[in-house]
Amino acid sequence: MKAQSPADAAGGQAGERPADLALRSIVHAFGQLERVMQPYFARFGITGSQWGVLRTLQRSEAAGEAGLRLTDLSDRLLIRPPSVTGVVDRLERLGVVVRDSVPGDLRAKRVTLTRKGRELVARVLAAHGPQVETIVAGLNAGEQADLHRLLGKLTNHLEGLLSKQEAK
Amino acid sequence: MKAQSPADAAGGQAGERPADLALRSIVHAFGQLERVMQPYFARFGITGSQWGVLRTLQRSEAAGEAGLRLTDLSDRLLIRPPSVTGVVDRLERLGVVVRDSVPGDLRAKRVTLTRKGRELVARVLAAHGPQVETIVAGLNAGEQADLHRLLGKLTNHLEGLLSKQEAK
DNA sequence: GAGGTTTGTTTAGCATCCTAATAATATACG
DNA sequence: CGTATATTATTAGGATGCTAAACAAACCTC
Repeated sequence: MKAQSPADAAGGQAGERPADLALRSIVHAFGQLERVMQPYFARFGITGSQWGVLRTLQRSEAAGEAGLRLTDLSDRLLIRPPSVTGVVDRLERLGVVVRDSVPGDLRAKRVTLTRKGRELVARVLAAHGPQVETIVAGLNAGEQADLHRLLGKLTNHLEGLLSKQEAK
Repeated sequence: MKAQSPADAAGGQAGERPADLALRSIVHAFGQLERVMQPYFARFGITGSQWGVLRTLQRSEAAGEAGLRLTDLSDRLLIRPPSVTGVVDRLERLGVVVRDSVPGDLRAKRVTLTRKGRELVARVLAAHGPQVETIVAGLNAGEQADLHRLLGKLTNHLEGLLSKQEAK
């Protein structure tokens, strides 16, 4: 064994199998997506993660809910509570959200948009539709739907794997 | 659903258009993918990013190249040089790579796998094929190929957008 | 109702990524 | 040749995400 025989056999060409290609294309696409979106959000003085919180709060408000607890945001954004704490901290510092108390539960805190926050959300939303269309313009409507279907199927499968992991 | 007029018109349903769905499914899929992969890499004492460097070095080595400069890694991994510095720092601390000098260029440093690093790569590669297959098992081979094709098309489009951004 | 468990949030500490700025070397051009 | 520019790597500082652990409050069980 003087050369890279085991490595080569196992991995030298592994990157070319359909499974590897599919996986890498997800990682790659996501990376590029982030790079395109980041300057877009920066125009509004926020980050993509912050927009996730703002959009979620706005939708909740539109649905008539009185703010969301940190835990609710964690569930909807699929990020852990400590991460939510950090993002909300920065949004609060920006003055676009506030934490108030939840009547009947002294542990919980409810996050709501401020007037300034609502104005920001409106400003972003006004630009959002065209921006999203620009981003996915590389695919026609049918391809967009196909992509959504395939990724949905994959995500369902991954969620199954995750449940098993947690169960262990 | 009669009230919330501005919010509803601008954003309430925006998440349901094919373009939005496609975009969100990428973000969602990537997030789940990370969650599944992270414990897998943790078994080997590394992170996904660190594996990216190790795999790239191993491929380079298999191609007969004498190590890669930090800049080469930056190009291949699509991350900025300062990020490469950090990942390589930690890999060096783990003893799986080393930085040596590049003959003829005192600025550059070449990163190569150590013996320990090569052993680690071999160990990961041995488990890698089955793991990748498990992950994408939610899709059949044709779907995997479709996904790769669609994401490739999207990524090409995004790269076009990025060039324009940089050109500004 | 007391004690144990669960839930909601935060803190601490780590890894990743970024941009901007620094330092050092290489290259190119006048 | 000598200065101006470009390249290579790093540092500094910020944002995001994670896990583990701490804490308080709520719930549940006996």
